Amino acid sequence: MSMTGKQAILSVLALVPAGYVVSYGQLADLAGLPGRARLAGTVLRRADTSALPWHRVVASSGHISLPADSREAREQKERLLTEGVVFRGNKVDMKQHQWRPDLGALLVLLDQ
DNA sequence: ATAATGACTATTT
DNA sequence: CAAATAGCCATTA
Repeated sequence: MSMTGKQAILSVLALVPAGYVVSYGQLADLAGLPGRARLAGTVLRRADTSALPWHRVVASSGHISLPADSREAREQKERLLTEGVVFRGNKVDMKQHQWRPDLGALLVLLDQ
């Protein structure tokens, strides 16, 4: 029985460390679903992410993709700031904080 | 089966 | 740098 895209995405999300972020497209890529950024967004919107670091996912530009000025968007920024993530204006400094996992190690972690 | 929708993105204005 | 544009593709209607 094979893993669903949703499961793969949530599995990778669980591994994103504090102080780092991933983009939706990157999350899909790492989950073995290239070109499916929108699926990553859909999964995050629908799934129960209460036990996961959902706030570590932002647009590739560094922008927070939740509705501007929504309660969720504010909470995301607050959580990131608490973890030491630096913003330049309203965007995460991706240069500094985008997660770049060792792909080999990631494969081992997921293949179980 | 078809069409609209969206926590997307790279490119072009 | 902001805004529009054109691809994108699973999910929903």
